Amino acid sequence: MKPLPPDFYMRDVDLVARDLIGTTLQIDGVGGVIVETESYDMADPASHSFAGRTPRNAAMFGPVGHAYVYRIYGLHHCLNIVCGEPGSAVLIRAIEPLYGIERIRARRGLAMRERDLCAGPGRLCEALEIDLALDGVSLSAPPFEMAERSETPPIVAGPRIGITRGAERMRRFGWKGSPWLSRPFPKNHTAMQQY
DNA sequence: CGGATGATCAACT
DNA sequence: GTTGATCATCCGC
Repeated sequence: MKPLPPDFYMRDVDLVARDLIGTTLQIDGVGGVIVETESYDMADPASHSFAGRTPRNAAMFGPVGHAYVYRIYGLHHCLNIVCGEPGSAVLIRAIEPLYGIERIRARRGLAMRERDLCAGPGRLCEALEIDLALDGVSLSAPPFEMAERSETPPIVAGPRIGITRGAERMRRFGWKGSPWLSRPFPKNHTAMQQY
């Protein structure tokens, strides 16, 4: 698998979020293909960076291509990848688990349904053992590894999930028809043709 | 099936 | 003191 070029994230955050669908994310050999993302930036009321730089969101204003990891609801973690525009990042919401399934199962539960192992930002972080220790860490070097697509997926866009303030902008992206999504996309989604 | 609920904490006001 | 870019479980259809 070919590693993602360093300038991959140095673009408009919506484009990066779209183009991350189909790429492979691994940590210490555990991971799979990204099938769902969301984009955030400073102009977005739903974004942690909306009110400017703070101790928590500092990574969103740090090096491009590094991780922004935060704790949510006191129980879970969420993984973002920082993009070119300061205060912008892509939330990784779901992957198709392909590598290190045994370790994923050990962390997520032996009886966990296959499709629920990494379907959601919190579940994904538990499966890949991502926590605050990885906040600010580069995605382009161990323990992380990002790889290019092996095929061009059909991509859909829709409104984001779980936000209270943000408008219903189409900033959630997913692999059309994938069984590994955290939730299906609305019926009247916008089909995105590309390439 | 779908909706409601409690868990639990770092950051923010 | 309040608030989540969530999840697993419980309850009623």
